[in-house]
Amino acid sequence: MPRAKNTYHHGDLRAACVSAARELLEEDGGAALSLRAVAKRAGVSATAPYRHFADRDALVSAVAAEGYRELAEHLARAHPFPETPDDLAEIAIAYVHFALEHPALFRAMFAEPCDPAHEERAAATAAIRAYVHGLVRAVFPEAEPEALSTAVWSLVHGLAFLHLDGKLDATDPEEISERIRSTVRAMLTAGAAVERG
Amino acid sequence: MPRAKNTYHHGDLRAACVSAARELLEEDGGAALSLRAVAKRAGVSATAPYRHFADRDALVSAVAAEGYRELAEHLARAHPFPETPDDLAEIAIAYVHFALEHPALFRAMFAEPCDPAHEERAAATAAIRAYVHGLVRAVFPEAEPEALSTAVWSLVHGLAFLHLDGKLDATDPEEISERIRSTVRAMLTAGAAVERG
DNA sequence: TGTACATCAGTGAACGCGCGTTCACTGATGTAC
DNA sequence: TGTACATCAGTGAACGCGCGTTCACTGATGTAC
Repeated sequence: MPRAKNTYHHGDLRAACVSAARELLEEDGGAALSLRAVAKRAGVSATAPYRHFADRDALVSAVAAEGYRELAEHLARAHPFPETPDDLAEIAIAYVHFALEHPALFRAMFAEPCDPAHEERAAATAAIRAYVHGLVRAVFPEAEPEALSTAVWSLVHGLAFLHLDGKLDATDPEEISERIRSTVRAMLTAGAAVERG
Repeated sequence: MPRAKNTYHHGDLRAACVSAARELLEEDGGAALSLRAVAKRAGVSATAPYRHFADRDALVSAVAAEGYRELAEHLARAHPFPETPDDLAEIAIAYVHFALEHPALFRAMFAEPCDPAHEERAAATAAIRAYVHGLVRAVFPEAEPEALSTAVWSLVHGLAFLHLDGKLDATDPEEISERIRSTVRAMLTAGAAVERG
């Protein structure tokens, strides 16, 4: 059971560190995570986190893992049973908006060099992969799911980062949504056009 | 005209800084650029670069701009006159391989928060955009080029980053090439399938 | 129930590091006369 | 052609910063008897 807050022993410093890290990432979209800042935010000495994380990387991986779980929930919430390309576009919009609303977290999830052996993190990314797979199967039942999953994830991920990094204008959310819809539409139309010859 | 190397005045320290930065990025794929390291590599005091760059950001932008130019050349070399989706796939392969061969440069080009007002950099990214536009027009003459350019760039960019960040296996270059070909194919086939209903 | 003790999760000082940036400076260069 | 001088591009010391990590430590907790 959780203990009182003012004790010498924190109770659940591990979780407190992760959520302190999340707060810091939300507050400063451009900052890198530092163990010291996290400890400070958690109200604890600079070295206390070492009782719970082997090193900085371990903390970042834990935060990233939580980010993946949140992303998965966010996507599922956008459309519970996607069946059409339009449904897929809505999920793409959710993906990009997640990136733009949590830029520092999103960067930590993807751009931070990380320990691929970190179990929690690996499990969380595997879940994302499986989610995309299922999505593709539902929307394109005839397609080769492996290749098309990669295609869909790449398209959406590319959209996210090009907006995040200022290569596509990310000022107006509604404009972004519309751009994503027309992007998905354009891609599929192009495929159809190729088939016609 | 270029001066001798051992003079007090360097001759072209600006260019030397940019290429020192490039060297550092090539050597350590995971390191962030620092002005001090660049100065050291250029064989000059830590503060000398301030004669040529307002601050760290300005240096990074200059390096990024050079990166964009190199990327553009690299793509053009991959296929001078692309006309078919297969040609496009070859250019996609070139894009991803460029990212994987120059990971730190690629990150500096895209992931570094940057000054959008930096002229040289803005011009270089505009050139990339125009290149993709022309490419799309050549391969899909009937398509709406704006939306399809975004789609193509996003797809390719997503592939690059997912490989770079370890979400797609980037061990074997040949395997990567094949994955990209089948990804492009899968995307277009899916579009055709949707059209058939 | 009370006490001795092992374990655990904190503390705080200290390490050495590289960073961006400022400042007053000086040596080299080029130009006007 | 020779000299005085302004300009320019370097130097090197110094600033204050936050960082990851180590270490010996101590206060709190829980357990065995």
